[in-house]
Amino acid sequence: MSAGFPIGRAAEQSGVKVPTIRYYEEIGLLPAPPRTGSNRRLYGDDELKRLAFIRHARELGFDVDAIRTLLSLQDNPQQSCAAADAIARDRLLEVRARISRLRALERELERMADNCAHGHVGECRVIEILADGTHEHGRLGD
Amino acid sequence: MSAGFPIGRAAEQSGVKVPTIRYYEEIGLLPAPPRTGSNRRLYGDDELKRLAFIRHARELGFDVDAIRTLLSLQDNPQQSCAAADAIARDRLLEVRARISRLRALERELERMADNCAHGHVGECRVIEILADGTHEHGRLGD
DNA sequence: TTGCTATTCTCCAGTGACTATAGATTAGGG
DNA sequence: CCCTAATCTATAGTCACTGGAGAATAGCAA
Repeated sequence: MSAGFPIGRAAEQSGVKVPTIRYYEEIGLLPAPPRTGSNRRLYGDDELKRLAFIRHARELGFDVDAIRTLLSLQDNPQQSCAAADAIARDRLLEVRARISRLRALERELERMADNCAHGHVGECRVIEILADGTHEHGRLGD
Repeated sequence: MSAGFPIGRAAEQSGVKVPTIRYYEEIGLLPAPPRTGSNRRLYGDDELKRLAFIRHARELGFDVDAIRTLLSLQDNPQQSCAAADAIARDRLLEVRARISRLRALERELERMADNCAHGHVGECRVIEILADGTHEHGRLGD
């Protein structure tokens, strides 16, 4: 039954820095929390999870707009199936594309570390790995 | 035996916009190409691959510094095994962390699309999926 | 050759997502 | 009560682009 905690603790718990939390509130990613009598923000566990989610999603390279749509799935569970489905499917395609790129890069980095273990660096082919010509110029994320 | 192509064609081939190519040159991610008599940049296939690589890596959320170290593997194949190995291993850890996060998100999005197919949205748990408390506060990428 | 549009050039200002600083106020411990 | 740490608002700076202004050049058609 805690009455909530201040922004500093929210920051250290969520891994999102204090000014960034205020920034997220400003741009509407995080709802404005209640304040104390002396005007200080009071956070609870829900905003903590939301913050950590935003942090991870940003680290994965999603831009704020993508995160907004992801959070809208969470926030409006009553919205039309069609809308939620469209959002989920789009993000799913994007996520899968990212995974396959990362796995290709993973294999190449493994190969290099492996070669190193045997005493020689060999040519690095990271460029060839990711520089394949598959142009889907429709943006995939940011 | 083409004498190279101008920046516009390099842009459309690589998927990197013209001003962004000039920017990459400015910050030293892309070597300054030769110029024509009238001072226009002339690119070849190698720069093209490098550009596409940079584009993909940025889309995957690597920052310019990370890309710089990745490219350094490519650029100095003669460098010490220890150095190359360290870079490759670090990036590998990072890449794997990203992959596992993305796979968790993939599963949740699949579940949602799946639920939708059966007529109900259900609660969205994207937040719980990524908002786990595993704090490795050492930055992983950017 | 002349005319015309497209492309390139450099430089500089603007955007998105933070990140840091300044100055004032408040909280909480000794 | 005092003092340091945390918080507040507001503003400015950073990173990685992105777009615009204005001038020069390319390339093609008449």
